Order: sequence, then structure tokens, then C-alpha cells
Amino acid sequence: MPASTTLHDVARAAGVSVRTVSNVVNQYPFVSPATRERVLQAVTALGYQPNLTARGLRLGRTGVITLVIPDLRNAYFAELATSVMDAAALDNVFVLIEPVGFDRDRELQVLRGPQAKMVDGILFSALALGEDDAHLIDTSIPTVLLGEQIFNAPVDHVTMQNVEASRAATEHLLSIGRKRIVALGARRGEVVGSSGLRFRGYLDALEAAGLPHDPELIGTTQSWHRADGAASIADLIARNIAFDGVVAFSDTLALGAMSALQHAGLRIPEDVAIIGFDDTDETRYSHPTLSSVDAGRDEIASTAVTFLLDRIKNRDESLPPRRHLSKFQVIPRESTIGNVSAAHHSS
Amino acid sequence: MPASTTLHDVARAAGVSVRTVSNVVNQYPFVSPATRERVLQAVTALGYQPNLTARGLRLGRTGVITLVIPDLRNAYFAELATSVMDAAALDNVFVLIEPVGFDRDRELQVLRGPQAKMVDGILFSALALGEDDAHLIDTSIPTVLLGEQIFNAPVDHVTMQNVEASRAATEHLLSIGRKRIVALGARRGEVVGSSGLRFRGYLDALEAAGLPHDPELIGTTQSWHRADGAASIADLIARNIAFDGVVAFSDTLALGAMSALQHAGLRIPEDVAIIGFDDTDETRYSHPTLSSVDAGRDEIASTAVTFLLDRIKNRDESLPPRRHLSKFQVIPRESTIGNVSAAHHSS
DNA sequence: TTGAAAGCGCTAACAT
DNA sequence: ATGTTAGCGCTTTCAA
Repeated sequence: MPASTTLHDVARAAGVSVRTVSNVVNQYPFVSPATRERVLQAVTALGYQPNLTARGLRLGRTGVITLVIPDLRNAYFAELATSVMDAAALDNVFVLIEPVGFDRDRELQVLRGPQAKMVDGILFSALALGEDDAHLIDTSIPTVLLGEQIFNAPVDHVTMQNVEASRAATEHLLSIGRKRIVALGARRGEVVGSSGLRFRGYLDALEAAGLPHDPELIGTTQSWHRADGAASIADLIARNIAFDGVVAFSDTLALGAMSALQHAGLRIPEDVAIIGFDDTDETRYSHPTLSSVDAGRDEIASTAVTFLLDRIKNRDESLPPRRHLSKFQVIPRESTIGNVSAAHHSS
Repeated sequence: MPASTTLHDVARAAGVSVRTVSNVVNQYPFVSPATRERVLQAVTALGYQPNLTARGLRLGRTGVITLVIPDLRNAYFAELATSVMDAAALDNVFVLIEPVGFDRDRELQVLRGPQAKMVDGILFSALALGEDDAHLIDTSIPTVLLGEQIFNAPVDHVTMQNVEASRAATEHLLSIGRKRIVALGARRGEVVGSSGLRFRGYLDALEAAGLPHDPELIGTTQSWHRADGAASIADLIARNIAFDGVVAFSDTLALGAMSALQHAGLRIPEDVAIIGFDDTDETRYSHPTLSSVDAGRDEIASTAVTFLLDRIKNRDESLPPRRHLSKFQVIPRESTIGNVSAAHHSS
């Protein structure tokens, strides 16, 4: 296995100094065309690849950022991660994904462990750290928070409008005449997390419509897997609680709920209309297709990356913490408005 | 923003040399307890974190490996990535995920681009590179191939038993009396890829059972999204082609197929039994739950990581290329054997 | 058992 | 426009 070629090897082959090779490699403008040509030839001849570790040590920047998320197997986070990588790739930045589960210790470890020293910055989209943990954020490394947790930390935040988006989803169901709407995915006592905020939006919509809120219509779940959505809805059905709409706080929950509804012989949307949250890919392939709220995933990813790279480039300047609220949009599909094209065909 | 503390800072604070601090940090055994104690105190007092970039430059190893996959939004690859990260974490190795789509150029770029110089090795699980591309593999960087492509490259391979697993899936359908079984996810002309191999296994099972193969029962698809599975099955139904079983070459295809079957009013498994491939999480939450073949994802991940770290640790020695075939297992669920517990309840 | 110092490959002053 | 060289923070050989 040949030791990889270095700047010096190229310099020797081209008969110039390392300085010149470095200049050429880094697009330094003031290099004579002849020299540049000679260097480039040596580069290709030797198959030179810059050692990013050495460059990283020298520059104090490695071109790698960490994305901390709970779980990659969750469709939303897989899509978020993809959006983040796409955005980062535009600036030749790599993304080290760190799934930490829902484990507070692992979240902290990532924020403070030695790997933090290897990356230029951290995008933090974990869940377990809460409002009171703001002080745990290490402000010496550029950090951008995604989501609502820890909202007092003195760092940039890029968040979705959970309350407003959830309210819009609920209003969508109200607009098609649903009166008894289940809030699926609530977590007991949670106020500031995604679940709590989305529940708030649900309540806001009901209140604005002058509808009472029946506590029986809260579908409490432990986590947001399909199984949780299915179990919660199955439970409501078993308890003979009547409802004609479901606002699920994630698409996965909604898909699980659909499964339970169909299991019980209920028609979607005729008997129960349902809308999810996140507008993940799978909403397009369920049967019926699932209405959802796009809370602005791509916008969140690109804004967060922009914020972070911005901080990294201007490490010395101390810009005040910024906050970005991304736009959201209700995406109606068959699970609320029925199969429009099928209706056409049958006429 | 304080410049991060270095070995020298700790050394000065503890009144020892950097050599000693390094020894302590790296668990070098021959350090006097008193010295160790003093150093450790300084380390915590100053909050010292080793600079992994510098260590990487010095050691020629960064503790980062790349995982090249087509797409993280594909449930199988998200689960594979998670399994790989879990396995790598056991050795304190980080994983840089590189989704390259199905783009041949991007796959090559990852194998030869400068980022290759930042990582210790590459786990390559992409799709577009084929049998004839073996020579493109850069053997100077430790590489392990996952999957069937490029099987002549002189590097380690960790593969699933596509043919055998697919045959077992088909035999599962045969064992419950299905005679006209659709192979869903075939790609025209493909022989060596996952699709081609799984199709081979399907044919093998039919042949061994003495059943004829009807070419009309090939569900050709462009890609393996849910929509492809749904469209292909919908097409078969529209063309009035009779079938009572489906072997889908991925769970996602299968879930799409289930959607199309249900749309058409067919019962699963009474009218059509269906089995998927990969045993992804979602198989447990569909309605009905989806039978599948676990082709050994975790075993593949851990073996591949072991192989790769092995190569990295022994870079000089030239072990011959190894090959590992992981075990597989048919997981019967409701989509083939029906709802067993429901049958109990109804009695 | 510990110190001094070289050097991993690179960039960027400081030269000319 | 280009050559020389210091030094990023670390590990480790050589010395003591």
C-alpha cells in the first residue's frame, strides 16, 4: 500500500515549492498559467488528494458538522438528515449524524464529548434536553438548535411553527365539517416539546371555532411509532368514544391510526378524516393517501446550515442569537378530502 | 470564545511535560499514581478535550469511516446505517454517511474524492456500480463491499444471500398453497444486482416445486418505492392477470402492493398472500402486518464493521479478501398466515 | 518513569 | 509570482 502522495511530492515532481502547489490547489489567483499547468499535471500524474485532516488541523476547521437527532429510523429525521446533508454539500461540508435515541446522557455526551472537538459545529435536533438545560450548551462551539427545546440558550434557533401548523391542521378538519376531533400523540404533562405545542395549536383551533374540548378525545401515546398511533385509536374505539376526525402529531402516528381505523371497519375519510404532521414521503403512498402539514423541513435544514456555517466563518464576531420560524403548509390528500379523481371517474 | 485548551496547557498546569499528559490521557500504564492524579486534576480543571484532528494527523487514523448508501430515506438503508453506527460506536468510530442516490458518478466520486483522505475506510453499499467496475475500487484505502455488485474486486465482501433468501420467501408462499406467485420488483435485464438475484431465487423455488413460470407474473418496476409496488400490482389487476401470491423484493414494494390490492378490494392473505424483503420496522405496523425475510441486516453491519476495522488496524499486512454470507430468516406475519390471534379471539 | 523534540501534511505569514 | 519556514496539537522515538 503506497503512502499517499503529499504536497511535497507534487512540488518535487513539478519543480516548484509547496507554497505554489498549495496555491494552485486552493485556487489562489496569482499563479502564472505555465506554472499552474505544470503543477496540475503533476497533481494528476501522482493522483494527489489533499489530506483533509492536516488541512483541518492547520485551519482550525475540518469541514464537518454534526447533526444530532434522536433516531434515523424515524422517517422525519431521515428526511431531515437528507435535507441537511444536501444543504451542507453545497458548501462542501460533510455531516456526521449522531443518533442519540431519547437518552439525555447521550445528548449531553455529544455536546461535550471529544468528538465535538473534531467538528466545526453542531446542529442539535434532539428531544430529551429541556428548557432548563440551556446552561449545558457549550457556547464555545458553534451550535444551532432545531426544534423548541432549550429555548433560552444563547444560540441560534431554527424552529417550525408547531402551534400554528397544528392549528392549521385542525382547522382543515374543521373546515370539512368535523366536530369531534382526536388529538393523537399528546404526552401527559408536556408543554414545551413538539407534542405539547401541537396540542396547544389543536386547542387554539377548537377554541377559535367555539367548539368545546372533550378530554376524552386526547390520544395519549408514549412514543410516535405507528404502533402507538394504532393502539391509541384502537383504544378509543374499544371505549366507544365517538369521533370523526384525527389530528395526528406525526405522519407515522397517523399511518398507524389509519391502520387501526381500517381494522375497525371505519372508512377514511367518510367516517373519520385524518391528517398527519411532517409531510414525509410515505404520506403519498398510503391508502388512502395521507393529508399532512409540511412544517418546512427543507427550509429548516437549509436555514440551520446557513446559520451554522455563518457562525463558523465568523467565529470571532459575536452576533446576537438569531431565530428563524419556518413557513408551514397544509397538504390535503385523500385522508381528508377523499379521492377526488376517483369521484370524477365514477361519474 | 476561549481557544480550546491543549496538552501543553494541561502540562503546564500540572507541572509535567506533554509526554506525561499524553501518557495519562491515553492510558499508558507506566505512570506513577501521584503524577497521574495531578494530571487528571489539571485535565478536569481545564476541561481538556483531546483534539481529534491533531491526533488523526499524527496517527494517520481519524476514527471516522464512510458509509456509502443510495438513500437514507429508504427504510432499509436507514436501518442499515443505524446498525452500522451502533457497531462502529463499540470501537469509538464515527460514521460519515454519504448518500449518493443511484448516480454512478457520485458513487465514483466518493470512492476517489478527497474526502476519502479524511476517513480511515469505506463501507460501500451503493447500487449503480456494477460487475465491470471492480478496477475502479481504490485498494489503497480499506474498503468493504456490502451487497452483490462488483464481486470481483479484491476487497472484503459482506453480502446477504439474496438468491437463497428469495427462494425461501417464495417457498413460504408455496407452502401455504399459493400457485400463481408474482415476482414484484424485477428489473429488465438485471442479473447480478439485488433484483436479479432475488428473481433468480424466485425462479429456483418454482422450479424445485415443479411449477411452471408464467412470464406474465413478473411485476417489473423502475425503482422500489411504495408507488412502484402499487402501480405494478394495479397494472396486473387491470390486465386481469390472476395471481394468489406476491414475493416483493423489498418491504416498501410490498407495502405499496398491499395498498393496491386493498384498493382493488382483494383480501390479504385470503385472496393474495404477500411477503416482503428486508424485515424493516414498518412490516410490524402495516395492516395486515407484513411477512418478510430478514436477510441479516445486523449481522451484515457488524461483520462489515469488524472487517473494516480489522483492515484499518492491520494496514500493512495483506490479508486475502474475505467474504461473508449472512444468515437469513423468513418472518411469517399476517400477510401470509393471517391473523392467528384474531382467529383465537373469534372462537 | 518522564523530558525534549521531531514530524504527521497542510496553510500562510514573511520573505524576495 | 513564488520560495522558505513556522506551527496547528498530537504521539512517540530517543535520552536520561
